[in-house]
Amino acid sequence: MPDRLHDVTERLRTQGLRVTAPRVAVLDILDRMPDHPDADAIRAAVSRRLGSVSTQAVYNILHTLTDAGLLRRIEPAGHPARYETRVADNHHHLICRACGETRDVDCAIGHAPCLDPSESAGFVIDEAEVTFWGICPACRTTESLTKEMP
Amino acid sequence: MPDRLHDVTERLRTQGLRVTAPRVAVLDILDRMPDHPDADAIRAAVSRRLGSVSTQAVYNILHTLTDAGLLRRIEPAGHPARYETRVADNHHHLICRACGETRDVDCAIGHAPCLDPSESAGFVIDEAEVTFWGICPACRTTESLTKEMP
DNA sequence: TTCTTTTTCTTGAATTATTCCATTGTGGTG
DNA sequence: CACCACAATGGAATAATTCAAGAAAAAGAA
Repeated sequence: MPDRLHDVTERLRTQGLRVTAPRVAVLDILDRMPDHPDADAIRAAVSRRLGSVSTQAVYNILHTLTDAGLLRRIEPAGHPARYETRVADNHHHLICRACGETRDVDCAIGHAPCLDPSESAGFVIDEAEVTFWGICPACRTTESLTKEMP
Repeated sequence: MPDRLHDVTERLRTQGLRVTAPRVAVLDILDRMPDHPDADAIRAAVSRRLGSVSTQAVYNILHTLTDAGLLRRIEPAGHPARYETRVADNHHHLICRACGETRDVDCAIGHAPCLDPSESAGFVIDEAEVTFWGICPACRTTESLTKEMP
């Protein structure tokens, strides 16, 4: 068993969670996918590795691991929920309006939680979520090519 | 016809849009609803005013007006899309995790577009969307009451 | 005003992402 | 190695939104 699977197993145990094949697969796959996949892409990858998984199991796992703090869920406007294992800091995201590509962006204003406004209008604020919207290099090229072709 | 309906009509005309009863109702209702209602709440309010509207018409209108820049759509994680008529500036939002109440927050870092990072990782960024998550005063009270009652 | 064209609204079905529920299966403990 | 709480499966349900085709209404012309 590769080292990284030991590590994944440890992370599950530390949170008091049972170690099951689908859970290990989800965590390990997410560690190794830099592109913030959604539930369906995760299900496909887990399915490839284990032979099969039910969609429901994937949703359960994503929920459980997110609640346990092992995963972070992001829900960009117009896209299904995406997941990542980078949970230690409150970093932000940069998303392409054209293709949906999502990149991590380090905290804009120094230290996490970013923009720390502890109170406003009587609210007790615990997170400042920042999403940068734009066009990625690849889509920018495609766009300009398309424009020039009548 | 009240002044505010003239104004709403003008805004539609300026964007080259036809003036229809459902469109006028949507815009006027949103001008007067401070709480960022979702499509269903808007449909209910329009329906009350006009007797009835189809759900589809409401979705079409919200889409058209958003595309025309007369409305702004926000899509907070875990909630249906919400709409507002404040479109002149890039302000942000403060959302209660418990009840979903949504308040406008003026730009955190001075001038719009907030946090203006014009480029990052080759992306051309056009918007920085900031969402502050927390607990509103009302829900905070409820929570502490609930805790103290075994 | 009335006619015509184009756009919008209505109705009803389809899709997408996600959740609920009941049953079967399995990891961890004694 | 047997038990049992928890996890996975399969199938149906739900919520928000979109698609598609025909009926109605707005804007401009006659």
